[in-house]
Amino acid sequence: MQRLVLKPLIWYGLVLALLLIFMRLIEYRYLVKTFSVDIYLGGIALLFTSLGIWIGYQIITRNSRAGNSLNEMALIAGEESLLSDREMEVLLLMAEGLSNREIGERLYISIHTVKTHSTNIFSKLGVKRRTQAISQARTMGIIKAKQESESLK
Amino acid sequence: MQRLVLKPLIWYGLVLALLLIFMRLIEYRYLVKTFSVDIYLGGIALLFTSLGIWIGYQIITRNSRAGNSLNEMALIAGEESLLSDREMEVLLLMAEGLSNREIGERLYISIHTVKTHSTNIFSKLGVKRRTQAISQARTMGIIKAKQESESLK
DNA sequence: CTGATTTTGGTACTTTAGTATGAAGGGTTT
DNA sequence: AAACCCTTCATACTAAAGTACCAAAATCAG
Repeated sequence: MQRLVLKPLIWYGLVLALLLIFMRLIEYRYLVKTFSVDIYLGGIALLFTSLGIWIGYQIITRNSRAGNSLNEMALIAGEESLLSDREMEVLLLMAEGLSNREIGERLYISIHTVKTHSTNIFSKLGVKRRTQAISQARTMGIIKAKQESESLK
Repeated sequence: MQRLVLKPLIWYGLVLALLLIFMRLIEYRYLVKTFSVDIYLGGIALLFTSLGIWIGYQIITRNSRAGNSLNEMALIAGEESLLSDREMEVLLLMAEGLSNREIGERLYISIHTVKTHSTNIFSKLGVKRRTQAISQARTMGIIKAKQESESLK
């Protein structure tokens, strides 16, 4: 978890504080007098579950533009992700055997962009061809099994 | 184990018979009187170990030209091998990320031959690109882990 | 020996991949 | 605001991959 982000943390704190205030308002003005304790607890559970999901989503896709939604495992594990999000997508589609044109059609980007990503991938992996990139990514554990690629179909 | 081979079996029998005769000769004319029993047993062990190695090698590379030395698992498992020996070698080197030229240099064949093998591989696997061939071979279990490819290095 | 398959090699051609270089907008960090 | 990275797109070029078609020698089962 390098590159600590301050902004999101502030946002998380603010949202948490607002939620707590909201809970207090509900508690004292309406809920305890109107509904049962079960519903009150259920609401708390739901809200905080949603908050947790949202926080988790934010953590994972924190660097949505500058980071990696697909590298969540690496991020959670505390590793610095070598490839960016888009590069990971391109690499996985590469490993499925798609051509640059097909990758572009799949990701709604031009073939030129795919080539740019390819060149960057090769540079980062220290290889010169896409087949080498696939092999290298497998040995490095970037591409593990079939699940990752299946999830994109 | 389709395609029963008669010739090799006859050869195995002949070699076995010759070896037994040879053992008898050694046993009765020289060894027992001249050397200790240990050396005699050691010779037997060595010879039959060599025979076993040779037989194993022959079984594995039985279809060396018309078959698959690298498809031994599939053959032993009773499956009909889809790809030929050479095609398997080319496919594995492909999966390692080698170019056609590099594959040719590794196998001491011309790049034209590599291309011919490639086209045949793609045709047999029902794909159009080498990256697709690698992916397809993985899903089909033709390429399993890293051991197979490592053994070629 | 014959037929089938493998392996090897080639030419000519089209398609795809990859490189070099530039550019522009957006988001993050400091 | 400046520096940095990501993402997108583009052109022009070279290299590699792939296709179609052919051909010949070697191996092997029957």
